[in-house]
Amino acid sequence: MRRKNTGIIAALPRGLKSAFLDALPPFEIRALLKSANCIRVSPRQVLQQEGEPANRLWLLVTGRVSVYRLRRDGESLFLRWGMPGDAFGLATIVRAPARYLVTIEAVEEGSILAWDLAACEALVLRCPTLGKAVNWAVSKYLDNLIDIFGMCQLQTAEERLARVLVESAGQLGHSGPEGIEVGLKNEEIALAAHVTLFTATRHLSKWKRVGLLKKYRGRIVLPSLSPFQTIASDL
Amino acid sequence: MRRKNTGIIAALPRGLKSAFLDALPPFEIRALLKSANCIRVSPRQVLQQEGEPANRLWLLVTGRVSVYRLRRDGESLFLRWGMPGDAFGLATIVRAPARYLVTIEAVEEGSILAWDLAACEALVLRCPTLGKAVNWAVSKYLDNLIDIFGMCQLQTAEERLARVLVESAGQLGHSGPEGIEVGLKNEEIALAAHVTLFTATRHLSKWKRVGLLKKYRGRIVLPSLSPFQTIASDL
DNA sequence: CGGATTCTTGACGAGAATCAAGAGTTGTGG
DNA sequence: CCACAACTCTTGATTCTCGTCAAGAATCCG
Repeated sequence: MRRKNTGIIAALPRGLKSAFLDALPPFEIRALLKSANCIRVSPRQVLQQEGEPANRLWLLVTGRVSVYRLRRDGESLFLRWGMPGDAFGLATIVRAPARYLVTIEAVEEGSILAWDLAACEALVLRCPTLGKAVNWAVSKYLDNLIDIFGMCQLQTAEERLARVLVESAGQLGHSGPEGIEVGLKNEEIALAAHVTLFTATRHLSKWKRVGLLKKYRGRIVLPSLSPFQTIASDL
Repeated sequence: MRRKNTGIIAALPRGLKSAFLDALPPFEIRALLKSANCIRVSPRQVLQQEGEPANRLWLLVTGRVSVYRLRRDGESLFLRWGMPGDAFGLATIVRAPARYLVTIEAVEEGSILAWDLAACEALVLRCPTLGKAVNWAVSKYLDNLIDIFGMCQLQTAEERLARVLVESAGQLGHSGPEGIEVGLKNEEIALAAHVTLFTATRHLSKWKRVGLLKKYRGRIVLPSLSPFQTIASDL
């Protein structure tokens, strides 16, 4: 975990869209960036661990992270992917002296902007909007989780898979010659849909046979999303 | 929905334990109580509806409420019970101009203390701790939900039922001659465990046969919690 | 006593997890 | 450039949990 403190602005990719930052006025964004540490992260690196004291707020700039919770028996509960622009470690601000609620681990090579406890306290005083932005992020997280919970309780494996495809396409898909390309392995899709690798493969194969998608190793191409939106039907 | 504005203190039962209020200093509690409206609620009454503008914060004083989310297809996703002392409508404060995230409906006759939007704004200014208390409540809610999600994904129906019994005993159970009495119907237990009425009945019957519990109409008596804690095993 | 509510049990089936075995890719080093 | 290892994907057979449906018993209440 190497730190760089120079060229923060350069570290912020042009196209970075962050609902979190967008909630803040320009001068607060500048204040944030000024006191941020830019840190590179590598795959499998744990960025925060549930139960540990929450002492840093951070923003994913590039790469992808996996948010999950562990249980005593060693099983893990996948919650969601974190994409560039997403903010984490919100407990650091929201609940004063707190502990992280979830574990987050990098999936790909990437980089984050981080603020330690002292920086957070200073920022909260100087940026009146920051608290609101954090609250917003937390409640969106909550809203989202209720949704996923509903999906798992009330929809079939097939519907969940279709929905995961649609969402993944929106979040990490980019246009290619044959359609929207999504760089996910079957295993990752299965994880997000809360299905075993096998049921995921089965449905994906079926859709491939019918021509709804094309598959390559670690990559899926969707000519059109609408059939999957139809399958996922209800929210 | 009849309002009474007198005798607020009298309306607050002696034994009311509220993690929400306990997070506040005495003078802020007084300020809260002073501007509160006490409202009686009846079974099946909807206290807030998801999607509607969040314009009141409220505290359950007596009775029990059911928190759930509806889906387009009409199905509903039970989230949890609300017990006396629990605070709701937190979106009113946390996300400024917001909409309720969940629907809440009274299960029993009961009463609530409510604050409208104007009162909330005034209180936030006068009570510095209030914001923190609300944030705490929200994140506890989130923590809780992750937990329930995990329970539904990683535990069997039997384990979930056992866990629901243990938790219900703690929340709404009271000691009786034969053990802890829990005033829940099979249907409600099934709801909380995210199981059909039939599987719930089956396991409860089994436990009755083995002598782990006694059943009456709408009421269950648990001589001891430990066997159920064992069955629920992991968190 | 009737009627409504709540609980019980059984038979059946659908959905998805599990397990086993192998095929297809990709990358590496000799 | 080939051979090998590691990873990823595929398919089938099997099992099991739990939901669904039907029918009826027990309990409570006016």
